[in-house]
Parts: sequence; C-alpha cells; structure tokens
Amino acid sequence: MLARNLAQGRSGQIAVVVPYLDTPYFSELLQSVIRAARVSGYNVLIDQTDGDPEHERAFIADGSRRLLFDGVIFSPLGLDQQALTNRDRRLPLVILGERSSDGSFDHVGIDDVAASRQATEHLIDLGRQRIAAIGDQPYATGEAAQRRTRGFREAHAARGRTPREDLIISTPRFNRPDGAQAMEHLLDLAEPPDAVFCYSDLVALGAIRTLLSRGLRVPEDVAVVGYDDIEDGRFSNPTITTISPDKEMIATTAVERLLLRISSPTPPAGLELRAPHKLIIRESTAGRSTPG
Amino acid sequence: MLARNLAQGRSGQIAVVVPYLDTPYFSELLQSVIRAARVSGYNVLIDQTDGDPEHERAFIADGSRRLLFDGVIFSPLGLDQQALTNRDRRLPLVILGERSSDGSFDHVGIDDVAASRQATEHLIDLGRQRIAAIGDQPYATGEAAQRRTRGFREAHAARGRTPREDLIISTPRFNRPDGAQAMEHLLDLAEPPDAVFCYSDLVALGAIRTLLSRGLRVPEDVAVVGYDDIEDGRFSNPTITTISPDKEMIATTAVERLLLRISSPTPPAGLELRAPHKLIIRESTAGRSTPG
DNA sequence: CTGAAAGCGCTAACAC
DNA sequence: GTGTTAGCGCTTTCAG
Repeated sequence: MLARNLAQGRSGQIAVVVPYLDTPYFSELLQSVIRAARVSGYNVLIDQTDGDPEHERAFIADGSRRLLFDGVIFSPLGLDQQALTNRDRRLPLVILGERSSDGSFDHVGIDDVAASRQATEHLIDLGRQRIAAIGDQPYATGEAAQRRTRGFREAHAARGRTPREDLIISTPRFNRPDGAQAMEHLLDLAEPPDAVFCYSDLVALGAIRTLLSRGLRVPEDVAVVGYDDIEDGRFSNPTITTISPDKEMIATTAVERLLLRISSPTPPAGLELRAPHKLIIRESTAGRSTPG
Repeated sequence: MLARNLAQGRSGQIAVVVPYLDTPYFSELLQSVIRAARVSGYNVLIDQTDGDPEHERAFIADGSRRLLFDGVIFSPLGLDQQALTNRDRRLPLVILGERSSDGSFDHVGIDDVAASRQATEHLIDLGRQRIAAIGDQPYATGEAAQRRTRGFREAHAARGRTPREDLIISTPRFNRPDGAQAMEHLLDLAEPPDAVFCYSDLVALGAIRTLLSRGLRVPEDVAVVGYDDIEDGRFSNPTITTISPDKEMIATTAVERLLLRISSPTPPAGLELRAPHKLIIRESTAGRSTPG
C-alpha cells in the first residue's frame, strides 16, 4: 500500500488542515468534505494546526511531505498573505474562507461582507439602537474578521446610521469563553448595547450565557445574531438567529476543485468560488413565537 | 518522506479512528490526543467511520494499510466482539471506551457503570420520584449504552427503589435530535418523569430544548443530568450537571500505551486502563444559585 | 498473454 | 569517517 504510493507517485489521500477540530463549524464542514472525497475514492487525512503559523506554513511550504497526500484543503488562521505566496507551487491547494488569492490556488467561501451586512441590517430593522459587534481582529491575520466588521459598518451606512466604535469588540478567537467575556465587558459600559452581532455562533452562545446569567432577556433586552449555523444554535435556549453558509456546497466545491487540480497536468487558473448563504431567523432575535 | 517510511518500516504516524467528528466529546478528546502524540514526535491521522461496521472492520483487519500508520487508537461503534478478535494482531491497537478485551489490545475509559450509578443516585437524592433514562441501546453493538443502563438500575437498587421500565428510552445515537425526540415521547406519557439521566450531554441538550419549549422549567419541573462534560454544557442555559471523564488522562494514557506497543518487540499484555471521572453539579439539577 | 527486471526515493549496512 | 550498494513492496515496462 505504502509501496504502491511510492511507485505510483500518488497516495489517494487528501489532507484537510484546520486550526481547531473542536470548533463545530469545522467539524461539521469536515464531515461533508470526508464524504465528498470518499465518493471519489479519496481518503481524507485531517490535521489540526492550533492556529500555529509555523505549523501552517510547514504544511504548504515543505515539499517533502508531498506524496503523503495528493493535495490540501486548507483553512489558515495565523498565516499572512506572504506565507501563502511562498508556498510549494506543485502542491494542489484549495483555501477555505475568504482570502485574497494570488491565482495559484482556488479559494472557496461565502461573501462575508454581504452576510455580515445582512445580519446587521436585520438588527437595525428590528429597531435596535445600540448595536455591538463581537469578534473583530484588527491585525494582519484577522482578514476574515475584518470582512465581517466591514459588513457591519456597511449596514449602518446603508441605513443612515453611524456605528458606535466603542461597541466593536475584539476577541482573540471565536469561541464561547471569548463571547462570554466580551459580553461582560459590554454590559459594564455606561450605555450597554440592545443588540449584538457575533462573528460566530460560539461567540453568540457565550454572549447569551452572560446575558442570561446577568438576568437579562434575549431578545427582549438584547437581541443576538450569530454566524455559521452550527447545530448548537438550533438546540440552544434561545435558539440562535444566524448566518447559514451552505457548508455542503463549500465542501463539495472544495473537493471537486482540488481533485481537478490534482488530475490536471497544467494547473488551472485560481478561482474565487463563492458559496451561497442565508440569514436564518430564530428566537434570539424574533423571540419565542412571534417572528418579525 | 514517503520513501523514508518505506525504508524504515515505520511512518511516525498514528491513526485515531472515531465514529463522528462532529460529536464534541470526540473532538475534544482528539485535541488532547493530537497534542500528546505530538510531544512524542508522532503525527496524528484522523479517520471518521460514520459508525459503519464495514469501514471499522477494514481499519483493523486489513493489514495492507499497515505502514501508513504505526498504530491505531480506535473508538468503535458498530463493531461486535468478534470483529475485534479477528483483527490483524500485528497492528498495535488501543481501544477507547469500555469494551471487553481479549488481551491483545489495551483499552482505556472510565467506569461507566459506576459513573452512571452516581449520576442516577444524585437524581434520587434530590428527591425525584420518576427518573427516566435516555440512550439505552439493547442490542449487540450497544455495549457502552448498556453499561450506563446497568448503573442506572444499580442506583435504584442501592436506594431501595425500582426503576420504571417505561421510562428507559432507547435512541439510535447519542445526539441532540435523539434527545429532543425521546423527551417528546416522555412528556406524552400519562405520568411524565421529574428527572432524566441522559447518556450524553448532547442528548441532555436536546432534552432540555424540548422541555423548555414545552414551557417546563429545568430543574424545577424536570432535573437533567448529562454525560461527557463537553464545553456546550458549561455555556448552555441552564448549564448541565454531568459526568466528567478525565479526557486529558484518557488521551495521554491511550497515546502512551500505543507508543509502548509500537516500540515493544514483544507485545505487552492487554490492559484495562480506567481513567477517573467525577460528577459536576450545575444548574440543570441544582438550579440557578442554590446548590444542593 | 504471462513472467522477469528496473526503479519509485530513501536508509541501512557494509566495505573502503 | 566517507562512499557505495542492496533493498523496503509494489507497479510498470519490456522481453519472452
């Protein structure tokens, strides 16, 4: 088997590299990737980077690992633009999430700016006055977060409003503890928000936990919208209004493009593939049984 | 790199095989396994079986895949005792979760019977009268579930009570929808339960969702205890009382034993390693701020 | 159509 | 200590 790979010059395996496995968004996405790859006879090999830039770089820069897998689907976290360019060009690569591409790889994700804008407009249209955003990352590796912040601002502009800068909170990651802590901070403000746009459902879950344990009601006192549409948000109390990316399509598209790259003698042009998303309204903005 | 493996007869990789990646219990455990393996210079290769017995069998029976990885940490779901015995004995193997071993592999987990008994006794000691159990699996591959049911019965016996058979509900898996559905069923009974022992936190989350959307209060009307201590249960509303297995120890022990097996010229005796667990009391049985 | 030989890229053991 | 060769287990090619 191993010898066969050596002889054939291919392994029949593709690697999927994600920052964290315990993030539901990734594990749900992985499911779909594994299934999509399996129908094409490919096995999937998963690697977790912990968001470590060194580890991430090694994966795409080090040509020696080639042959262990025929291609990589990669969701980078701590990698800047340059590291992506200084990669081993021979390794077929598809990037997940929004990234500017240099044309040597494909890249699939939803339109984060538009989605974030839509989420924020929903909050504005609910009549909320002081809308917070949790999850900004104003530094080089926070490209994805910054796109959401841009959407947040655009929504305000589109409705003739000005976002309150002190209500845009940065967090190191997009997880529950981050969300809970950011919400604590927001509630300690002189004028706390009456709505929050969270950059992930995990952040929203953490924020809601803080709100409820402080005795506030969701959505009556504070409306919350999340991002990712993970299963947790469909069973939480309250359920979470969220941006739902079409994970199935992201996964199948990524696999499809990667296999095409693998089998293609001459590398195809790098594409920006955009999967659809939708806003799903649930209790955290609509309340128990009175949507709208 | 690939050639090196061929020449050396080892790959420096271990495989971890789990049924579902999107089950938080597994993804949290995987994190620890990956880290433990990494400090020993091993890379981790993850595979998801979807609980498919065929796929599971192939992994341990098919010697041809040997050399792709030096050993396997395996959490079987649809595999019966026989399949585990008819395996390729040359492949170093460690099984996760409770399983009777034939001595050719190690096997690490917590004491499910004792833990389940403890969880149930907690409910009894709260003064609950009609205690349900959600998650039994009364068939060949449901060994783990059955141990929890045994603990449930033992707790009743220890307190001089008789479990109500109609309150022991079977579910195909241990996830949120299963829990939600089982709870619907229980609430439609003439005499619904006033407490529930769920065989996973996911089941508990689903059950709580059903309770709350039916207008019942947790824990006032129905107390709920879960199993696994996943992060969700620490941020849900209410937070979940649960059996907390020492995942870190399970992971490090599994890796340690596997590496020992890999490096050992003569296979060590198969051990039954038991990791500690504890009952963590939270809001779903203790209420908001009045523990006990 | 079946069978032997060369070689995938690297390591280990050996000789120089 | 450095240089060379056999060979890991399979595939592929070429000759029989």
